[in-house]
Amino acid sequence: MSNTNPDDKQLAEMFKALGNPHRLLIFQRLSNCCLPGTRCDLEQTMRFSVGQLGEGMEIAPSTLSHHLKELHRSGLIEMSRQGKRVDCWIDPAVLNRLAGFFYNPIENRLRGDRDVG
Amino acid sequence: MSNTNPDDKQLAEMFKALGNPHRLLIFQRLSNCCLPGTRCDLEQTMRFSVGQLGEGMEIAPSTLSHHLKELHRSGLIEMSRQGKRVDCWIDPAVLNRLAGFFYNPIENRLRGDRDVG
DNA sequence: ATTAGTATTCGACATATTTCGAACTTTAGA
DNA sequence: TCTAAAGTTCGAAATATGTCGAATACTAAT
Repeated sequence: MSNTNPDDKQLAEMFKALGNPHRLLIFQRLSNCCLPGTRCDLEQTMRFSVGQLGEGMEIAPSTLSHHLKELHRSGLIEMSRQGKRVDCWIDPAVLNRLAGFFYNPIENRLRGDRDVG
Repeated sequence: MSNTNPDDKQLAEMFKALGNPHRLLIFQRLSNCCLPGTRCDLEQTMRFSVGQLGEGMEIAPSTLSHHLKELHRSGLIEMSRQGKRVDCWIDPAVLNRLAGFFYNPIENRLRGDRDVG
């Protein structure tokens, strides 16, 4: 498109990445701490290895790898080899950026009144 | 997938809808008020007709219609015929829900310290 | 009733996405 | 060095998506 700046382009890429149920689940695993069964450490972002992220999802390793690549390419997650494994995590700035997209400060006075489940 | 609840399913649908640059632009037009050239009314959500939303985007009417249908099916926008036109708008609750998804209250103490562009 | 404006539906086509298995790479340990 | 563990890359197949034009539907005005 002509009227799409690079910023919006990346945003669309991120949303596209989150638009797949498998990838959304992966993203949630990385962003939600303090859930049953997980340890929550406020001093550190949540890190999971590729293998851990795929647990319970019945997809082939190659498919999992593909999805993580998409998440990374869109800018949603970071990855780095740690010995035999590859660790994944979310840069908190990404969460802020995305939350900010939906949080319209102008409309907020109105929206504050209505509760949302 | 087995471990995807209906809530997450709809969330994924919404993100998928926003993952297309044309649809993202439409969504932004509906969610951003107080931009140059627009009137901002805090007492009312922004409404645009289908035709207005398509202005400047070089896509066929049928394509525009298709995109709006996707946005509506995913739950992102509301639509209602108003005479000859069809008006579109965003339920503010939707914005809250989506912002809330990225806004992890537990991690917020941390994230609050780092500024994000 | 006809017409013009606004938007949707349908069918078709090109492209993109999801997924897998097989083969490969990288690392740690025996 | 050989092996096992953990991921990735590649190629192929099935499915989904984005796009258009032509035909259709709905509304307001003549």
